[in-house]
Amino acid sequence: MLLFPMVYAATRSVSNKAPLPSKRANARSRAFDVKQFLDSTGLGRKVGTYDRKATVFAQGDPAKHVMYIQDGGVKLTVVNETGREAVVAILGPGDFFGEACLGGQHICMATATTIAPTVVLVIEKNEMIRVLHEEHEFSDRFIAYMLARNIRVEEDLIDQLFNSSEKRLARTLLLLARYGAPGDPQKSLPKVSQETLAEMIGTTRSRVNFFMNKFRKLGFIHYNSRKIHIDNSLLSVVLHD
Amino acid sequence: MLLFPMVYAATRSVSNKAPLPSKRANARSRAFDVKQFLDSTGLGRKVGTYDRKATVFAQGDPAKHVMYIQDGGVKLTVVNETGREAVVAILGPGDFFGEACLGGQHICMATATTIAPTVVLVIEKNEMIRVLHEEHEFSDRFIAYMLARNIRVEEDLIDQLFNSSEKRLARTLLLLARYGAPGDPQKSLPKVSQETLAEMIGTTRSRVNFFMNKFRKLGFIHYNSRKIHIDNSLLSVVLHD
DNA sequence: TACAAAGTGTGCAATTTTGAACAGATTTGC
DNA sequence: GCAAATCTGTTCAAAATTGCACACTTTGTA
Repeated sequence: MLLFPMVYAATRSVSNKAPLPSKRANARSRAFDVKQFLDSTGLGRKVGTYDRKATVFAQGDPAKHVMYIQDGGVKLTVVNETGREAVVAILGPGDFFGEACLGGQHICMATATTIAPTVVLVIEKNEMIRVLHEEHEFSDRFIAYMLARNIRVEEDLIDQLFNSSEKRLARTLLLLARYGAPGDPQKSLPKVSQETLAEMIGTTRSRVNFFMNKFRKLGFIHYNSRKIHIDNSLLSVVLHD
Repeated sequence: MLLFPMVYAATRSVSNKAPLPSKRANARSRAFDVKQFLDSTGLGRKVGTYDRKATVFAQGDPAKHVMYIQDGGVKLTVVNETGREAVVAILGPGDFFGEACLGGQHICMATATTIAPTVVLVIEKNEMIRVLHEEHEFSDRFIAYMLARNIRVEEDLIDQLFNSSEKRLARTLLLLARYGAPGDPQKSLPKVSQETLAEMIGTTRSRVNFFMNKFRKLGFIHYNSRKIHIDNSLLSVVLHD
């Protein structure tokens, strides 16, 4: 399983569900360079380097740092009492995570696991608060980020409220594939396990397997042990009944 | 139907699902007074007054203003292609809405309907951006708000990913009731129609009716045509299996 | 007061989803 | 290269959920 390699590095980030393309571009394409800013202020002094499948922090850990992804990718998951796992977000370069501690959250509500070799800037909570207060450009940029992030999560919620698991799977595949070679109608994405897809859309692996086979039989997607190929125009039909 | 009157005025806001109590207190209990600030800067010059069930803006409208609820309550809903409706959030005094336009959203993605006579401050998008950039205290406060809001929506999403509709209903009732008289184990809340509850938790009225009756038979809740009474300790058992 | 509109209690068949099992295929790490 | 771990394809019965229908009650209003 080799998830989300540089495909996402190029496009800067990915949510497990519904990022508004306009939003995303908007939040990221400003002249202000976050990485450069963090370096210049010394905020990004501390760098964390992780292998694939490493745990950056775990649900329940004390929450004292905000992370800024420089390279790689991170999956945020939560587990419930029964041990079932759900994927809350999949983040890439340019995304923050752990930012909830800024609002007084003392404990991490999710586990952050890398899905590729990853480099993050580790920003101490109080420093982040101080700089957000002092530096206009940075707080502007952070507000834009939070607005975009909020819209993504709301869209994920709406997706859950409205759609059947078949549609949610189709939507998730399309969103993941969007970040492949643009202009290519035959998008492909690195293999994501059916288990992970199930955790993303909140259903069982049985169900994912069932629909993956259905989509394949209908010719909407193709896959082998290392890639999933998606025919955008065909699969998107599923979303519109 | 007389929804969410001053119960919420006292506690300042409510989400349809999972506000973290700590977060909420944190985001709101700072010395900084948003209303006063908006008044002093002239940002809150424009005031909107609405009856109950009035539409502040509709899905698809151009998005040009950020609203700050001074009094009353607002429900954000979206409809899908088939006309089905979902409640994204229920907001009260101290909450912002329409803030997505700050991130470049040109069109309202939801409909904002009042659920009580409501007064909002109407802030022009560009003024809001300018002041967020210039005024530290205000941007700090807005960031705290966005962080809290984000956590609420994420928790709603997690609730959807994990829980059955029975648990989601129990959770929603408990959250709505939390804002009643504190310390009273017999919380009560103004009648919310089963239809609305169904839209909040993403299920059908049949299902809500089924569980409401079940909870009532078990003595977890009581209700008549104008009030719902909730026995907190009994109903919360549902959440833990 | 009386009618229309909104909300509730029921029932039920059809559909969707879960959850668990098990064998075979593939990948990973020595 | 091999064993262990992970992932896939396939079952299937049980459980949850939908979608609809219809009668009844309450509320708002002319």
